[in-house]
Amino acid sequence: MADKLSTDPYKGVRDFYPTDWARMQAMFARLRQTLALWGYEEYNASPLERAELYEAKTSEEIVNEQTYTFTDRGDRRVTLRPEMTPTLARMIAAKRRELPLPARWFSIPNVFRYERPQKGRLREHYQLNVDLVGAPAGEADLEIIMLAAELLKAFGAKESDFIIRINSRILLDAACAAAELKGESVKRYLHLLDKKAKMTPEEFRAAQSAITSKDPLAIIEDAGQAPAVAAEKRTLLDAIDALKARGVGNVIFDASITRGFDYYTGIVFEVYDTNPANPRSLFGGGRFDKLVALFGGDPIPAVGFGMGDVTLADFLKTHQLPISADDGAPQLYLGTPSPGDIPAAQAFAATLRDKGGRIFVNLTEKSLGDQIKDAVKRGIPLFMAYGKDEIANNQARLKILATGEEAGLPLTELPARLRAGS
RNA sequence: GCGGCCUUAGCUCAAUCGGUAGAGCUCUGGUUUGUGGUACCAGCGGUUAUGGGUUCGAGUCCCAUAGGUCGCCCCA
Repeated sequence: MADKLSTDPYKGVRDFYPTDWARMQAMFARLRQTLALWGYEEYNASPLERAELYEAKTSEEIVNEQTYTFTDRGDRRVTLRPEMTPTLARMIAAKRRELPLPARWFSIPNVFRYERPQKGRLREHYQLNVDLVGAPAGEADLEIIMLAAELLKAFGAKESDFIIRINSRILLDAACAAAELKGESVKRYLHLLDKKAKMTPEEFRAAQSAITSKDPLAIIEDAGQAPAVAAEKRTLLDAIDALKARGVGNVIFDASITRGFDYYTGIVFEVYDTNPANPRSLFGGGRFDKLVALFGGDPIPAVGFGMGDVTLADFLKTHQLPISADDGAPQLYLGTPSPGDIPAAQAFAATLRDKGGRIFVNLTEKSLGDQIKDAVKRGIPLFMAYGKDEIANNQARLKILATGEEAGLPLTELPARLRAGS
């Protein structure tokens, strides 16, 4: 006899029992609801992708060390998607001639990364991806950032609960150029900026001087001397003013926001939790105008963001924002006084289901008392016994378990009562 | 990939210096066989994560492995 099989899920991934999944779906439902109001359509794709999709344009670390990549039986190299954006770019590129652009698309895919699990990061998580494809920088950027803020507000978050930090890759590039940084040095400098928040000012200055004798951040700060930098900075500050004018007040310019992926080409932003106990990045995104062109043809500009389910759930919990939605759980527990009543109860349940009632029918030989206990444990709000007496008299007792209150009513009235939610 | 801490019943946790593995909750049954929740009673439930080592004796000390968790690296 072999060892017993483990009931643990695979390292770094989660099981979703019905109550867990109901909570996830409730959270997703709120996102979908808001996105639908903004005219965004949901798409999806397989988690399996050709490995080469990620070898061109993400960051090397992710491709080489943090993906699940294997060779299939047909010698194809396959990767479990570590992010959705390349898939989106591929899908857009494939139908570029027929899709009506701009396209407002979103998806809530599970994505995979092979790395050590830790706080807020697992090997599989669900990530809302929202993208506006086919519109250039400007209004599209503003819409995406407004929508990002709106999604959090839809859960009841206030502007004081989070802050949106905005930067621009063009601005950074201009500043690096003004500081006479080129090629690899630019990459190294952007990487350093990304870590700035975790360093002391002294550490940062020391690391910066190892890359450049000039100070790109100072050039951005005092943009007068570099016209290209000044123009980009003006554009970004105008965007921030526009967002404020449209009701997004918690947005600031932050020259140290870079985002990890190489494919960003314009505005980049990151949303931070303002809770002092948990001041971390919640999610972010930016503009990627050259990604779709990797599949051939003219570039199609795009902007979007990704939001992980774990960090979102943490945010909601931190700020005590409830997730509530109809989880589709049964409304009525149909009890059977004796096992012989089950066939008739099933038939009766079928008539209630036709009217939209969510009915749970007892299948056990337990006493009615135990069936009521069972209903309470399952969280089903209503209980009704259905047996010979009820059928003979066309009369049932509908019990509200929370209060113990009972109401007698003819069986034929039940569908109406269920619809009324009482 | 590197480091800290952790792993005892289904769950949350006890177990003194290394000396007989326990409790609460859950679950099952009963008091209570056509109507629950409270209360009381009883029961089920363990190779102390796994594999080695030290010891007369290991849940306890040591090593390794796995998993969890937190940080680093990196980042969605």
